[in-house]
Amino acid sequence: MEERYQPEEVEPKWQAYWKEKKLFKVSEDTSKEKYYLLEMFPYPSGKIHIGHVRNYTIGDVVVRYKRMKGFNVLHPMGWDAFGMPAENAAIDNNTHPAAWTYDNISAMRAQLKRMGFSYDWDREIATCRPEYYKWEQWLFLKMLEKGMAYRKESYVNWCEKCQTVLANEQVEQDRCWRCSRTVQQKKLWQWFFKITDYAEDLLVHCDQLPGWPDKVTVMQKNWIGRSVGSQLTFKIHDRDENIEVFTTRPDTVFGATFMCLAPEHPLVETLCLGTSREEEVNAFVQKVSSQERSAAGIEKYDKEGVFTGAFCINPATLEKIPIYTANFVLMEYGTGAIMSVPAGDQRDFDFARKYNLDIRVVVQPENETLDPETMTQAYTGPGTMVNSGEFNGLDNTIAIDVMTDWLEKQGLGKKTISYRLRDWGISRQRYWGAPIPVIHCPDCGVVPVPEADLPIQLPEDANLLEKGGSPLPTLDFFARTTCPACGRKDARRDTDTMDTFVESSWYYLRYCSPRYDRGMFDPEAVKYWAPVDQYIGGVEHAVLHLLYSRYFMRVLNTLGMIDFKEPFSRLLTQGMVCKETTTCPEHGYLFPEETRKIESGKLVCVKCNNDVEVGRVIKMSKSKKNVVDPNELLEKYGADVTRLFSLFAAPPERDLEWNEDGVEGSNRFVNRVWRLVLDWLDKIETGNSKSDDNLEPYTGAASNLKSDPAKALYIKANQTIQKVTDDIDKSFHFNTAISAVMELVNDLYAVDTKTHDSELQAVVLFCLENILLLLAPIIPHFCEELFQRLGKKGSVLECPWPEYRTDSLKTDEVLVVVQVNGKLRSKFTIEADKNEAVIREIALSDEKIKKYIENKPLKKVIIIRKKQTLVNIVV
RNA sequence: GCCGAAGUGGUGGAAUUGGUAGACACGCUAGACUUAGGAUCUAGUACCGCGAGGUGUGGAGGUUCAAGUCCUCUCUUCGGUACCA
Repeated sequence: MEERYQPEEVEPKWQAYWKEKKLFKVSEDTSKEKYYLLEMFPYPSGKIHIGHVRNYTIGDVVVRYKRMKGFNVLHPMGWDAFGMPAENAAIDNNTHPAAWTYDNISAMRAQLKRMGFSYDWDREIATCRPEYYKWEQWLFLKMLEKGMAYRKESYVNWCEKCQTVLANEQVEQDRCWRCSRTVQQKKLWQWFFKITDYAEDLLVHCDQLPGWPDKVTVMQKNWIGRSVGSQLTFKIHDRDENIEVFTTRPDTVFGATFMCLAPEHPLVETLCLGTSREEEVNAFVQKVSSQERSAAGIEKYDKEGVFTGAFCINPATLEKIPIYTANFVLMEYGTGAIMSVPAGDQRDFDFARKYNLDIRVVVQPENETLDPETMTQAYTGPGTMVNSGEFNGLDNTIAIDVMTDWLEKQGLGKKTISYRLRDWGISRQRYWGAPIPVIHCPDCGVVPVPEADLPIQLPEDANLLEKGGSPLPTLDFFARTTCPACGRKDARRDTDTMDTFVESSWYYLRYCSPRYDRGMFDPEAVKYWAPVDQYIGGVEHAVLHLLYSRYFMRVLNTLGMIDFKEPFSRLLTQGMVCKETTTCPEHGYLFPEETRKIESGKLVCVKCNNDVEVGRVIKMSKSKKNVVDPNELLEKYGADVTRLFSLFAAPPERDLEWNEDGVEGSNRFVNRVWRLVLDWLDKIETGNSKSDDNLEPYTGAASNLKSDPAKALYIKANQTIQKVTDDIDKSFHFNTAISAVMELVNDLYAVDTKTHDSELQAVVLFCLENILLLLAPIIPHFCEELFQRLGKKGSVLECPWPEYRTDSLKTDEVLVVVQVNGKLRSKFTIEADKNEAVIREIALSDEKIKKYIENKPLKKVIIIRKKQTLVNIVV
């Protein structure tokens, strides 16, 4: 008998067995309840890291558990294979993005297989394959036809390093989400998806996603950013034109003493055209356009503006007020124009003070009197209307509606809802992506590629440009084409590719019928499997992938292709796996171990001896150079111990600072179970496989591990089954599930293996079998092996999940905890059926308790008999 | 600034509805078995105190027979977001 668990022999053996028996291959089966579990598919960056291991282990445990519970479980895996790192790597290593990507996929697939994850590999997809993106192009054309996709020229986020446009969701704190470079605004013609059409629907349904963490729905709600207000019309003085403003405070309209336009506002140029102000205004607009509109930039630049020379009419006071253009007004939000109420808005107040503009108080707070001359800041709170004509005296919160109605009657206002969410810009000036299937014809304009011509294949014989830009516009054989509408020979293809988030917005539907060639997916397969019952991934996609996916399902729903709107019924956002990283100003992110050198008490970079920033604990990421490769763990301990350890470290939603100190403990536990089972296997008179039947007499029996180990163990086993089932099913708290099994194992170690008590042997066997069943989802190879050695036929994964007996969860003896004035003073055990009077009597006559209550009047005795039995004596 | 989450031993973390704080591990200490062990087993391990006992869940109050858990205020850390009118 081997002393230790040998993963290098056992794990490949069972992986081969699962493969041979096709245990993870699934198909639609209406006789069974379906369960679709999905982890966010990886980008094939080269190697899996510990974060992937944690993510996929969580999913795999649930999948294996659900299978044992009798569900027909879909658990696919694939590759989010388009994207920039492939291009960068190709330039660096003088290879092709496709070659690099497919090599990485092979390497990562092998690693995932080695982890023993239960994927149906027959459903594997890679988004860079034409069979996949053909349908994405098809959908693009459908959306174009329905007006859901459109092209416009606008200011967009441009990353100079990545040489491409980015969606708003892909800009983090004004930096590129990939390379962290500060983005610029650039005016370009771009394709957009009209996600704003669904702003309200996406928002409303945030509250109807009970299976999602609040954190994520709150982030989505904030991102969508609905604000209710009014759109008011200000007539321009001496012109037959109007300016529309959006405000959430129509009650303050009497206080609007000037107007501010965004520098990009079309009226800015025309208002001052040919006037003496023209030069100054243009200079200002020029200046602002070169300012960074970043958080840092905003700190740097004061609020400033220039007078356009024009005036407009305040619709409430009918006064002429000056029109300014100011750097703090955003063209993209609302209408790009604001009515400035300095008394009620801090920015307007600062601006008014700076340029000596009128301040008029229109909302007076209850306990003070604001004076425009002396006030030092704007007042934004509630109050009573003043200086507002017929509305004086009204509560301002009431005035909001009243005044909106009043303006509306004059045709000068209407209630509006503004959203922060903007349309999704999907054009990317990159090579490694799905080509946008349209043709630009000098005569016909934008012409969609005919469906029969799909897919528009990305040409593989392309050399990437040194500076990182896309080679597609330079490839004549690709870019030059014939207009499908008029036949003109010098039409050009659109040489932009789609944002890679487009691929990931619908891949989970493709898994339902991955080889289907008559559409994006087989409607029948999707009807059976979708939506995803449980989705697992990082919270970093809260307003990226998770929002885009919800949008895409609404598009498909509108197109009549699916009958649901929400892609993921339940969502688990697993915590990030973090690791310290050190930053050297010269050498960038450095892996801590290599860089740590302490010289005269200071941390210095090994390469340059410069002081380095003390390590920050941040998410593992290849670009931050703080990833831990799981291969070392796999080599030393095998897949099962690695799986066990990653689950035992913390509950899944919690962030985790990676630390391998505990892995020995997991290894120890696995080997403890190994020895336990094999030791007993030698001793127990086998043939006793119907152990369950022999255990009937134990139900509800009194028990104590020392006096009656058989009964005590039987109850403990039932409690363990209940605990593990609840932990996996209800909360995904695998760490406590594992600790429950550890407790049972510890109890079993207290039983003398030399016993000849056949009842006890039967209970031990019952415990051992159940331990293997309970651990099977977590450490599957290990459990298969021991299950087989116990003489069982077939796979442990095909066994039903153990059930516990509700009548065998409680012992007949209970522990009574005695408190005096709320402080624990004594404990004793008693038969569970004793009544309260008896318990009270024993508690009060307890020697230790007597000491505390002597000579003091007894006020109250409280007896609680719930999970615990507790007596609290109040004196 | 606004929104959200989290603060528990030396460490990771336990603790349905308020009811024995620290399960289960890591680490550490001692012992056993070993030629040896980084194998295994046994015992101990929140803090202060020789002890009886006292103190303890970021801090300060409060409700309660009883608070890690509920309420008020506050501090810290992390995440999201931000001239959003």
